[in-house]
Amino acid sequence: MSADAVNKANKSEKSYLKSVDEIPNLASNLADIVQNKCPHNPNVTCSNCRLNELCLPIALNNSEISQLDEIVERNRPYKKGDHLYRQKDDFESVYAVRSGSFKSYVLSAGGGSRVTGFYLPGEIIGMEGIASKNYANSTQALEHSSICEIPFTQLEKLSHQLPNLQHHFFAIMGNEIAKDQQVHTLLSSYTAEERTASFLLGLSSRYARVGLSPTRFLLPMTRSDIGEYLGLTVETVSRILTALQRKGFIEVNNREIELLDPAALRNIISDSE
Amino acid sequence: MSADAVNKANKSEKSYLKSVDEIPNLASNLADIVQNKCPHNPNVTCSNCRLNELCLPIALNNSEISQLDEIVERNRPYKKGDHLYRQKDDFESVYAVRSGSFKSYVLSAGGGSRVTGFYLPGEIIGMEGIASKNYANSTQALEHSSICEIPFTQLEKLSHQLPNLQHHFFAIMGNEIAKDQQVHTLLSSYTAEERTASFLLGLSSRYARVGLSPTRFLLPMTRSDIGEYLGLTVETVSRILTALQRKGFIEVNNREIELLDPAALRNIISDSE
DNA sequence: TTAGGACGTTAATCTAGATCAATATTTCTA
DNA sequence: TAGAAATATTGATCTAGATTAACGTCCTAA
Repeated sequence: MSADAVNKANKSEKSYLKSVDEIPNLASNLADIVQNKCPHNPNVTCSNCRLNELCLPIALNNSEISQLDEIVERNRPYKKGDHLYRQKDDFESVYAVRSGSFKSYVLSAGGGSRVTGFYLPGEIIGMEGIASKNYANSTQALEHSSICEIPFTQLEKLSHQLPNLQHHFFAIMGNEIAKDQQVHTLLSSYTAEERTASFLLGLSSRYARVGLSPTRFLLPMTRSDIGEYLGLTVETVSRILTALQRKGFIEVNNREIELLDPAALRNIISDSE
Repeated sequence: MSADAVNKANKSEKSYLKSVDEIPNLASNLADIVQNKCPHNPNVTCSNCRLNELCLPIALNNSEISQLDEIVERNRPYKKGDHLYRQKDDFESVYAVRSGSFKSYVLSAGGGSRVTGFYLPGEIIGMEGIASKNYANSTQALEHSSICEIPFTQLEKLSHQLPNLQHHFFAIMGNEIAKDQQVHTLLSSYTAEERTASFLLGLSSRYARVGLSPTRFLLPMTRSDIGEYLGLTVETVSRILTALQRKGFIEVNNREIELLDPAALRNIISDSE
């Protein structure tokens, strides 16, 4: 991927998930702020948020969205490394990613950490705390990011009033369960190459979902994060990415990824099944 | 474990989860049926079910339980190998295990299968289908078992009327998500011995939850099922069980398991962390 | 602008667990 | 109640990916 190509991508209409630092003249770009083009703008509402088609408001009508809006808290942006919450903190809220990205992880006594999930815009964080009333992992921003916080007791009350919201939140949780079971299969039977291919394709479709390119994107996480998520070492992740590049399936340049042959990546997985 | 000991266990008050075949004079044992001692009795209601403290009715008052009772369908018992549903079937219901046990699995094109979960009495099956409207796996009985079927649209309607039920079902789903994340960590970083120890301890506490012995139980699944769940081969599972026995931590006799030293098993896991 | 640390790559070697193979044992079924 | 099929154990060997080690590169803060 040429530097030019990347720059072009950065400047395109669809670059709203890039770090705020990459957006020129942030503070003075009032037109963009008004038009909700600034991803960290705290004045966005669910009604005018460009993620509302795939986040919590999905399937709600306008008046219902307004009611949801009233319970959503839009905190200041999180800097890279800032924690949304830490393991064992009291569970208060679930969070919707507005821009940027987050990772959840658990620490082991030996000092090691294991990543349990990555979260992109429109995705919901924190549901693992609902039952136990404590968060079961720590979650931090991988880059400059912003969040909508949804206090859970209020979400429950509102769900009780709005059957659509109740229905949709059941669906969001059911979807999380289904995805976790897929990951179970991945970890229990896929090879390192299959895991990596599946991971890249998964990111690809999640980026596509928010309107970004499914074939060219920046990895917000380190090789080590990927390894801790996939049950592999950094070295193996690095080697596999190099191997996939050598085969012509992808092009990697540090955090820049281009999927040159997504079908070939899909074959890596389906050939094994 | 001697044959005597096992027989004694079978005859104890707490043996109600054993296969129906082990209960003498089933059909004529009317007193037991009236007193809800027969685990497959289709006339049980949520109100008088001995699992109601840990199944869906938890936190509901009597009148609420009666309303739940009305939507629950108690089908005929399932024989070993019978399917509750198959992958891609239309999602209609979630299921609560009343007695016996089930496994969920997915098939790969190459003919292999991977187990995604085991379900014991009081546990809820099928939530992975809520979002996609299709079941994402196939689920079958591991032994003679019985089920309460809860049609999901009716559960949603009732949850809308009963905030307690809505709250509790959110909690059930949140708990499933939290457990799945623990399994993620297990599969991505535990050794074969750690996985096996963790699996045995998990079963132990789940048996304890329904009032059975936490130290002596029958495995309802094959070694192969365990391997497919833990991401190990049958041979490795067998070898690890033998090794744990040799260390004096457990006693294994085919499907009979006795945890002789649960603390030692816990150490296997925490030593690694 | 540069020094230091975080991050990433590559190569050599080692090992946990897979694979292959043979033999019990248990459980169905006729 | 025998014979077949499914399940479980054990051993020998192999290999994917871990570990160890060394070096390269990017980023940031002084």
